[in-house]
Amino acid sequence: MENPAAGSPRPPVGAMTPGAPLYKEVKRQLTESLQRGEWKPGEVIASEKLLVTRFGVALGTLRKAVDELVAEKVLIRHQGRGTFVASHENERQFFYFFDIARPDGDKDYPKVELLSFTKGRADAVLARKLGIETGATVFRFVNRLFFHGVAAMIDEIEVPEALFPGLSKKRLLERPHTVYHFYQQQFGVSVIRTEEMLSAVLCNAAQAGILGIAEAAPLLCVQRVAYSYRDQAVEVRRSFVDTRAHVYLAQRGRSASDGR
Amino acid sequence: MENPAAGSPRPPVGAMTPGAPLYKEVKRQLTESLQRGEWKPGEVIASEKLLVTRFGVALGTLRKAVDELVAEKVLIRHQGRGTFVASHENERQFFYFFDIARPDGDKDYPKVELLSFTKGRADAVLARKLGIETGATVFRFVNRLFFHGVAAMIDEIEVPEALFPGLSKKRLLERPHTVYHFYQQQFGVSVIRTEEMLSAVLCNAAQAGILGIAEAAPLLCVQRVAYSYRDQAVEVRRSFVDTRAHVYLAQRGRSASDGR
DNA sequence: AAGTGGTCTAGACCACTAC
DNA sequence: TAGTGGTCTAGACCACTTA
Repeated sequence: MENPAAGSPRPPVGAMTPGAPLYKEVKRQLTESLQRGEWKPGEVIASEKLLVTRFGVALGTLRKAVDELVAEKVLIRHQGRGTFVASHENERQFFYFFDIARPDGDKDYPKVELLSFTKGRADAVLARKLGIETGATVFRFVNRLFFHGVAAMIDEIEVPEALFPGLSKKRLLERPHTVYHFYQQQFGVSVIRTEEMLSAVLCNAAQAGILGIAEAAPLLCVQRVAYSYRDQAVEVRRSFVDTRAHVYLAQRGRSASDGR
Repeated sequence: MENPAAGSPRPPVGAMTPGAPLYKEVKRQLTESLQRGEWKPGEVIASEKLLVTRFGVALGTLRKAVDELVAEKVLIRHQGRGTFVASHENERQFFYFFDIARPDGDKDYPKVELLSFTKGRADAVLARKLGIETGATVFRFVNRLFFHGVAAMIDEIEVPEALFPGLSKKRLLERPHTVYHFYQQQFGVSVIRTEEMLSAVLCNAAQAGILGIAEAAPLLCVQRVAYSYRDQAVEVRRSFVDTRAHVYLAQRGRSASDGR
């Protein structure tokens, strides 16, 4: 029975997951092409007409596959121009994964300062989050973020060496844009999704020194795991935010088709 | 030029927004029917075939309108059974707007205790958030939430009297399920979307007493505005969470079509 | 068996962009 | 003018639910 289709019999699309809808298979293959780097971030992918002949499916089926990738912000459609691979280069993409803003909703672009860069081994907890083996090599670096000249946030970031071979303090310092843009351009690692756990903590002595605030002040702690294609964990990050002047923004129940 | 359509000329669908796609107009009318209560929460709406004749559009067009409402979790499709109006009665809907969970991701159902219920007037800030006039009557009530017998959260809730006429402490106490289910069943107010601002604060004396914790302990403060159809603000809520045993969960970049 | 949503097809015209 | 995505149509078969 293979794959349930309708109308005239159609040629196979490639390796199939039996029982899965055709558009899911098309989506899988598109994702694979993105992961392989067939189309690079910021580039146009093949036109819908071309993809229709390549996959041997109807336009509606192809569009349903692309629709989902657009909803996930992996692809971006531009009428008259084409469909593009999402890039962390432009600011809008950046702010999609940056949830700190002023209470009125305006987002400030932070100034970032690298405080430390070390190489170490993953303990059991970190290894589980990153899907690597305990003891595997990881890089760890810490950033201090300023809003309008005021230190207000600390990012403690851990990434596996396997995904970022040759990462160094020098390269990190020389990056022209954001960290996620750096991952994408230098290592082909595209962050497309995050999961976060938030809590309130008290500022410790080290953090008080870095942020220039009193010890035992309240800080918002954001523990993030960032994922790339196919649910691959690529980064673990712990952020501490002084929420006196900025807050964390969250929404629930808005669809991607609405104006975000 | 009215509305750009293709194929054969089609009959009008009703009051149109010139320039808007046909499926958006269909979606608007469906939303209006939901708001009017043509179909009640938990009920089946008319079948797609019926709606196609009612609106005089093709199946694909209707489905695109319904698709968006499904993505917004306003409607829920069940193959072979029909399309249903989302209800706050079942637990899954409840947890969609309840973002507190154990660090391992498991969500506990909290026990809720009403601490106070008062009637007052909206100040300028509250009025702006609720889209009402300053001085308009509002109800204010405070809940204490327990997880496994431990007080861990305070909810301070404010709603306009105009939307909840006759709300009383007695009715609130007698509600069988959640607050949002109560809004929906008793007042026809369906919460479908929230916007939240999170910060870290220090526990004050009153909160310390309510939660049975030390003063100056860190608390997660969640300031929420809840919206119903057509972006109507219906509730303002401020929650204070002791995040020693529970955390706030957030995600970014998952589409509704994926397994959530 | 009848009715529902789920998928797929084939082809049309429209709006926007780039050349 | 050619090429792109955006919308709409009309109709088919499939899978699931209910009776």
